[in-house]
Amino acid sequence: MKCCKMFTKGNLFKNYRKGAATIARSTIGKIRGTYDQLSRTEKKVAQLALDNPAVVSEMTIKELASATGVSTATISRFVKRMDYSNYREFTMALAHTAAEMTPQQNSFPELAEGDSLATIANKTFRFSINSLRATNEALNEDDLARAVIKIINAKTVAFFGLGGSAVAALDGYHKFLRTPLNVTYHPDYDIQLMQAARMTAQDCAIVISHSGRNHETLEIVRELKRNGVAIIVITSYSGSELAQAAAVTFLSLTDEVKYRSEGMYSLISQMTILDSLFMMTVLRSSSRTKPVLTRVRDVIEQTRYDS
Amino acid sequence: MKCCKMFTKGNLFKNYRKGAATIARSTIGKIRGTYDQLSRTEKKVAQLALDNPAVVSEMTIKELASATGVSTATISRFVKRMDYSNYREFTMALAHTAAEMTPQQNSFPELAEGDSLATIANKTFRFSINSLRATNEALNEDDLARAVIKIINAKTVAFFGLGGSAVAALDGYHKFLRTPLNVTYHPDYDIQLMQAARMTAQDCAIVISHSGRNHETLEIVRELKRNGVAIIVITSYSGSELAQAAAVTFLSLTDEVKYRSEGMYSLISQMTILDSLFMMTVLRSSSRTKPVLTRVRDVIEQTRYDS
DNA sequence: TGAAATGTGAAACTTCTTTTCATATAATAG
DNA sequence: CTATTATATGAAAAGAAGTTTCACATTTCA
Repeated sequence: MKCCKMFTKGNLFKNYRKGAATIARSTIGKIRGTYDQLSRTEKKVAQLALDNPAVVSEMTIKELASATGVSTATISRFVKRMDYSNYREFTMALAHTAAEMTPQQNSFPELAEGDSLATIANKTFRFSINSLRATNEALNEDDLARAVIKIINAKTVAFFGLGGSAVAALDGYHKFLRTPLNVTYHPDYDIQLMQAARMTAQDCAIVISHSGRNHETLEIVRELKRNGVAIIVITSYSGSELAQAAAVTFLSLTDEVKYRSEGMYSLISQMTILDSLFMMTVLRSSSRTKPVLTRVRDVIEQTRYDS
Repeated sequence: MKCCKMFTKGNLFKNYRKGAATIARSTIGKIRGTYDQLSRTEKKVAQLALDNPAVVSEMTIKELASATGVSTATISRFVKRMDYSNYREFTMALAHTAAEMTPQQNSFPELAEGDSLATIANKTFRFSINSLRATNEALNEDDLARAVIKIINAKTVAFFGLGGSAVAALDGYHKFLRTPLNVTYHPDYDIQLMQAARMTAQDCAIVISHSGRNHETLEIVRELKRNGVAIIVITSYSGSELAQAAAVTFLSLTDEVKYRSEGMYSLISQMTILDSLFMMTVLRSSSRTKPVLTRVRDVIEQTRYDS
């Protein structure tokens, strides 16, 4: 059979495609980002990979299958869903990120009743740091690029966020006020809804919602959708209706969900995503107009947060 | 033949032995060390692996065979001579050392004009994480204890913050709304000032200000002081008048100040300080009233950030 | 130069991975 | 509540990848 030669060629193309799509996104981030869209059995696989990436990276597909109690077929499908072209590529990538993580302390300590105050504070900070790290790993350049383009070209950029996410939305509004862009935000739901109704396909909406299931937020998104507005979503659940409606979705992630509401940690992740978008917007939009490190600096200087 | 099972076992032994014998020797080092003992064809393989470890690590044995012009059999023998139990283990190890050799960006990078979007995002997250770390290190248990006592015993806890710090104040208000405490916050300066005027020595004020030099904020603090209110300050400058006026001061720190305003990074540090205070308040106040892990959990459940 | 040792690739063989297919399960419509 | 459709899953077939055997070529050394 002469399929062997052909096959080599196929592989090369594969790699090429992959290179373009998922730059700088860690395997673990990818898994976390897709976790809630996975089926029950696939979650078992994902869990093991998240818990012991180094070990899993050395397993054959059979070993992983029997370790998780699922079939090899499921695993093969799983890695493809994760956007790897085959199992080997997956373990390879896993080994990579495992190696990078090793030196760090990734453990998520539970807060306990008897903890001293200093311990409580330390754990709180550690949670936050880990959330940021997880969120960072799940970002992918493609999404960032698409988001920045939409933001820069928008006639108006509006922020939407209710409840806990109102804080993030307000922060985003505050940040982007320092750019030349037209930005808007109002904490009141009714006004947010009216604002949504006024927007058009030339505008861009940044919608923040932890759960992605809040009724009011969804109402706003439907209105935006009806008007053809470009929607950028920041949420914690990639499977939510909200995430589905978005042109671009960014995930704020937390390793640990059990003890307390993750919403609190996701808040700072959301804000840091906004911060990234802000920095990218500033650096990109100004570099198109003038040959301008100085100009950029000026803009950033104005950025001075005061109070 | 029933050797398959045995083989798996064989692998385990191999690893064991290998681990003992050749600890911490990089794949590339191994190849170099054996290079001149290799046959002519094997050298071709070795050469390619040395020159492009990263590329070779992603090849299948067939691809490597055709790339070097030798048979797969030879390569299989080659990796065994290198003391790996199979080709897969070899490529894995090669990938590892290739990754290690790649220059790691550990430091505190400046954002630069030419940075890719992914780089900008990574740096932004790194900054944030470093800020949190620095802030955490600067906390001290004494201050935490005094702050928590004041908060728990206060008749009313009011949050004050203007400009960028309004976001943090709002966040704090949001969080503490989930406790049984009496909390208040309003974004408007005049109302904050009036609120300050209404407070007494039985109350506690949490004042957030990045610079600690904002006029309006200082006005509020003077008013609070006049009324004998216990003042907890969260700021970035311990020397400011604001910090001096406080009963307890927490510092939000940033490692890096140069390129852009640190205000943005201090924001998430401030919020995480607030988060710590919140957790401590919840854990402490409830543990005094009931023997209550359950109660705590309930409270925290209510804490669900929604939207 | 010839015998032994070593190196090598083709092909057989084993192991690993992917795909197919039949079945089970959940979701949806009537 | 049932019929229908979509989705998920594992067993097993098919397909690749990797290893070993074996026959032949080359080198080494007497």
